[in-house]
Amino acid sequence: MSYFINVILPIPLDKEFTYSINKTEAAFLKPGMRVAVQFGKSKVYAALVTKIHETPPLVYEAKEIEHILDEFAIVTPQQLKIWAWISEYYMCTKGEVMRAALPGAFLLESETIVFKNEQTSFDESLLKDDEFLIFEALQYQSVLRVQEIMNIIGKKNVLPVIKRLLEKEVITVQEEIYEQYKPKIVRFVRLHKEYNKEASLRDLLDSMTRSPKQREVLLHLFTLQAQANKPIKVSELIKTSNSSSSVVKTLINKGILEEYHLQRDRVEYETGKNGESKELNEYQHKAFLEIENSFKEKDVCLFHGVTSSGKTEVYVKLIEKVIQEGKQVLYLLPEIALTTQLITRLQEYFGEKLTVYHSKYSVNERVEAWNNVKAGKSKAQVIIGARSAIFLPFVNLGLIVVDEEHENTFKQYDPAPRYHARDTAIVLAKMFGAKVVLGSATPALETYYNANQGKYGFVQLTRRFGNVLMPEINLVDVKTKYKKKEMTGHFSDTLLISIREALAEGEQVILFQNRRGYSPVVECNTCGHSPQCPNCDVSLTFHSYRNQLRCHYCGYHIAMPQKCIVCESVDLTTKGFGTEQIENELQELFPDHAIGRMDQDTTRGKHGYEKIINRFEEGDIDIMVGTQMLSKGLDFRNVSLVGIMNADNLLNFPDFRAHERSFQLMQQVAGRAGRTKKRGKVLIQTYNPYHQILQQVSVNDYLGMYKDQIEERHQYKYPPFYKIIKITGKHKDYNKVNDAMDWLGVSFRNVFKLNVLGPEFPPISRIRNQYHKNIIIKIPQKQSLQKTKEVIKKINTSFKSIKEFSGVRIIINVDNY
DNA sequence: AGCACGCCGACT
DNA sequence: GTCGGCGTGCTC
Repeated sequence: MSYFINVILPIPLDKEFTYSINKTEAAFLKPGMRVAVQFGKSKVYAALVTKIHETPPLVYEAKEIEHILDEFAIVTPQQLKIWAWISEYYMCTKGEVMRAALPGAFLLESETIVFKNEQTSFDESLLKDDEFLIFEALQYQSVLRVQEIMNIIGKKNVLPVIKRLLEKEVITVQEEIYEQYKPKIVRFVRLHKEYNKEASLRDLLDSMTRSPKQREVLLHLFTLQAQANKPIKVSELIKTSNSSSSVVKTLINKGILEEYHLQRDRVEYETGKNGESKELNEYQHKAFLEIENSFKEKDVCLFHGVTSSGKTEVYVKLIEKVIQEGKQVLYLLPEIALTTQLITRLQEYFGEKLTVYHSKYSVNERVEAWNNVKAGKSKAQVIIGARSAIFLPFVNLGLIVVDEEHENTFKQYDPAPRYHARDTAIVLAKMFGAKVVLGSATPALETYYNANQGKYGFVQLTRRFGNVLMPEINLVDVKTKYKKKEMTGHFSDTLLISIREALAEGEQVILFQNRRGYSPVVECNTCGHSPQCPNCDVSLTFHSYRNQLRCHYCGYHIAMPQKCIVCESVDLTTKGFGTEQIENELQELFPDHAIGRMDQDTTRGKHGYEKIINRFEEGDIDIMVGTQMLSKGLDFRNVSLVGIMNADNLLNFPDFRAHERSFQLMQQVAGRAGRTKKRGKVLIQTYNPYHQILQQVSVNDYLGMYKDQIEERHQYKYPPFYKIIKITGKHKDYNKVNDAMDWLGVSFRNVFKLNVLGPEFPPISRIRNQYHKNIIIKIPQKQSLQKTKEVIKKINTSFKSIKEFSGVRIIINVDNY
């Protein structure tokens, strides 16, 4: 009898592969375990077993597996189910889901390593230059990696050279698979058993008069032991006794100390204090009860609470209740809000029950979190994480909280799977019979609509915590301000006066500008030329700090030219403005105050973000200028004024969600103002103060915005009334994408008729030298989603067989919002 | 996705 | 004449 397994490989291929195994392996393997398999000629991958069976493949001979990587399944059956759902719903392969789902350390990949061939001798003079370089390097280093070879010969394509050397028998190669995860082993010491008796200990200490260092270390060991009855780390002992590792080593060698090792978790919290959760105020308490109540009938509940209303405390109460039942809780947040105060706050509440799962953590930390969740350990009962946390191996999930539910960062854009974490979370919860709270001050239209339709429960919290009033929001018409010459740089007199007032009161100010750099366009006053990115279809943004022109799409940058590249005129101006320019202007206007800037350029580096936030919190910065980043989950006590420098570039974004997004963003930014006693103030500068959205923002009219927008969505056939699938073609040849997408457009229109939009070039049609063109397919509610996807797949398959269009990459994005 | 195989331009 | 460009097709 022969045995086989089906596996998922972490590559974008839309099928499972079959490998052969022996009887013992068949008895041992379970779905969810990993095996190392050779795939293609040389690559070795970690593949995930989905099925063990005895059906030999018909048309090919299955390869044998290399070896088994796990003792137990690392992936649960529920996970395999959610993977299947994601790959089907978001139209991607299971391999792509696997790649996104597993922590990097589980996805080992082989690497070619090169050795010197000791067996043969040869004539060195037969080697060519780059071959000799490698040969020479091998005289000093026993092994070389492909990356190192690239560095040595300064070429990217090193495979031919390696091949030639292999033929000449100069080298041998080997595929090395490396298990990335290494459990953290900590060395501990204790006194050897022999000296446990007081008499022998005294003898020992007496005998040590001639080695004072060792004696001192020993005494320190006793002190540490006396302080707390816990294992003593070698490192700790060395540090506290101010000694060296050699002294400790001697003691161990002499048999006086005994060393032992323990496996330790990397992520540990110092204190296990289970802080008492705060008492809810009457409104919070009411909301809490209402959510509980809605869970009796509905699985999902929208929790609409205005900014600063204390939603977090309500979540905490809900979570406490679920963990008391011994169930797990997942708390999802937009990536950026994760590095902030919220985690500290939750740590105070949940102490050692809380695990943070975050891309900033190392691969090893993530594997540990994974294992803890899977083992249902108490330290992983509450998991807080960004969207990828939905992939953790939950065993008994009871509740998912999706905070800032409207945030678009819950949707993954670039590599497939292009999933929406909020929507996936709802499916995940259903599998466990768990409940979901969607929380937001400005819910996504879809969510609000679902709540309105009775699909979700709906609970509101309209009062800010401590009864602080909602900030007063005023619009400033910069068009008339310019006419009346009441502008200083990009500041209206109204805004300047308010800033001065706030500063005089010792309060802080936040200024929001949704664009980084100094100015997005540089233009020659003589010939009108403005420098463009050579790889993308955009103007280069001027960054004055580095005196550079940069492309925000591909990272291309050049030094700021002194004169126009075309006509050599020195008369260059800048158009538009970004955070950097605002910062500069502020510095001139308020030379006595500290100005801070928070955008991608200033928050780079590991703790860049935390650093700047801490400085602001501690009052080292009086005025903070920043982009979107400012709007997410930050709680600054002393901010009384928020200024939005230019509302128009938000509103004029060419997207059906632009208005909804602008409203959400402005409301969120406005919510940063006046979070304590005093009523906050918000000023919005705009050219168009009569814009409906701005009017609605200014009076906190979410419902009005909702009604208008939902009407528009209905009229123009957009979500939530129609589902949307976006199909993007990409290629470096403009005509090729154009023709290819036209062909697809015609094919789709044959089936879906008027519900096909495009093909259309996006506003930025070329990025990184790739031209893009989009088709949008709208799917009415009565049309089967599954069938629609099947048709799209079928058309895509016939498309792929047209060699004229080969090389055009097609990206399918379901719910592309 | 990788990676090998295979067919055409710019250098020894 | 070779080296190396990337188009094409396959991977259990």
